[in-house]
Amino acid sequence: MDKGWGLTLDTSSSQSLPLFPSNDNKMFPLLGFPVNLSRASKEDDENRKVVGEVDFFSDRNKPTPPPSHDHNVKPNIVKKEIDETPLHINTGLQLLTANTGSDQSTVDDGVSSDAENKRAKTTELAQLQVELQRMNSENKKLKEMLSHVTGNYTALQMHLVTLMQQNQQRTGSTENEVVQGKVEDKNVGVGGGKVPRQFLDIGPSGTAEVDDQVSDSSSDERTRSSTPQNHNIEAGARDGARNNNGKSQLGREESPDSESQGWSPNKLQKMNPSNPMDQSTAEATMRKARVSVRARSEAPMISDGCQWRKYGQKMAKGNPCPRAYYRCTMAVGCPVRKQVQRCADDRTILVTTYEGTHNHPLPPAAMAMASTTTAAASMLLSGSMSSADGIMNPNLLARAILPCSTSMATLSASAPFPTVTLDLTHNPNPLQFQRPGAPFQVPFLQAQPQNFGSGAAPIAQAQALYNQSKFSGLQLSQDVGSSQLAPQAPRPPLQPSQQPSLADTVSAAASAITADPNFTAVLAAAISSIIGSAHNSNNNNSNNNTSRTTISSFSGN
DNA sequence: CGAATTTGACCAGCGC
DNA sequence: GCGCTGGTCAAATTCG
Repeated sequence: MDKGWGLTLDTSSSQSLPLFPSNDNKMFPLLGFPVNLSRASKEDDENRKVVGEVDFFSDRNKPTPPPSHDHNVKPNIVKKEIDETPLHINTGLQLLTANTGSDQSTVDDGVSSDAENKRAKTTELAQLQVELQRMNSENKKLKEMLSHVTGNYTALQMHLVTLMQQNQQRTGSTENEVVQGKVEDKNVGVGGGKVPRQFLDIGPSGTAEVDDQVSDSSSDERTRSSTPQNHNIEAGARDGARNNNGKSQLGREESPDSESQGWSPNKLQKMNPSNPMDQSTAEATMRKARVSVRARSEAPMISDGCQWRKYGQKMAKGNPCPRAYYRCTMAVGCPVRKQVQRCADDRTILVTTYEGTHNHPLPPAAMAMASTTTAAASMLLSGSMSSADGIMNPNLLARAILPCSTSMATLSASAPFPTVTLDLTHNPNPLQFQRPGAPFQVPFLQAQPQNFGSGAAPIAQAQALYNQSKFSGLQLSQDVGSSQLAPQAPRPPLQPSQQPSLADTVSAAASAITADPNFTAVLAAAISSIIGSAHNSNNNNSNNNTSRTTISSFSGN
């Protein structure tokens, strides 16, 4: 077990706003805000008792998960809770005025005191009512904002589906036949257990699945269908093979086809011919995608919510610090592995490289990182897909998010294997409240898919958001050679003509954020919650669906 | 005492 | 073919 990690994805602490509170095992990486909403002072606690805490996320307020597009659920909940506060207030006042006889020295004084108390109560009540009205209006605004954001999100999702279908029409028809044939063969060979896929499916479509590569015994042969059905069937076949294997640990015996073993970039290169636009090549590349997270931490490993078992340590070339190898032990046969190594240049920086897809449900805390890495990997994979159209305007997604992340993501599709690096070592986000017990919180990947071909333009737009509201954008590059975009790359101004309504929403949210950090955090979490709920309800694969939306418009160069 | 970690050995791919 | 390197295994060791 890994203990004493300095880096934490704190999503469960009582001191922090639950990131994924409304629906267990659901996540909202689109707008995941690792923020601390706690009210530290006693005074705040007292205020909460009197006015009533505006709890956006309490489970007790949500007897049923909100449907995908029902963005009115949470605002109603908020209003309801606020409406209840007068009762609470009256009760408290009555208790305060229940003077005992011993407290009243004379009859006259008692009458006078009662009158004063009544006046005081009236005044206080009036103030509270004003406060309630203000909060109601505020909630109304919030509801409008949420509706706006949700609507835009839905529109984006529709656009995404359209793009996926178009892409499928271009590349998927013949592959479907091939894949189906292979699936049938596998089912015959290994027992054909079709297990519903629970784990993270990365990518906007089947073509963008990041990997089952580590344990997948036949991944190198596979070609992918763009249809989710085939995707799941294929996964079921693989799971069946996995389940039928007697070994409890991932081993070479478990994957007869050693070509498919993870952490084998050389193999990838081997099957990666010179033509980068070849579909099968691109898919093979996808399966080898890795996500590297750079973060500052004194601890030996970041806390990502998963359970890891160390299975090896090696001295890597060019780095005096040893590289540790871990595999996920949350489920038997989980193919996810990670490497942890300190940066040679700055040993306070911990580089964690993930590969693989969890084949088991994840706790919310683990989902945070899993989603982040998954989204990042999907971005990379989408970028490696052959797509020249770039139909979806990347600005849409770039603006569809709220300022929340300072992470820099660098994609590298170059050899030996595609890697996306999330650099979390930059300036901390004000929304991420650093706490003594949690020296580090991984900001969820907020970066949105961008058009590789557009060069620095997406970054510029993201940077514009950053300038407005502390959003740090995504660094993307296809990295052919040394073409990675530096974080200091020039950033042309934002083009406000694209998706103005969404930009207005973001602007409004930014204004609110500027006004009140706590409110900001609540709002952000609320929006992310709704988006996540909507998204999850649209996709049964709850673990990765957010990634799909986040990534899928990412068009290749 | 069981589980987790450590660490040397082993294996495969690649470059020379 | 040999050496280097990355990745993994598994026996030995440590830990709770």
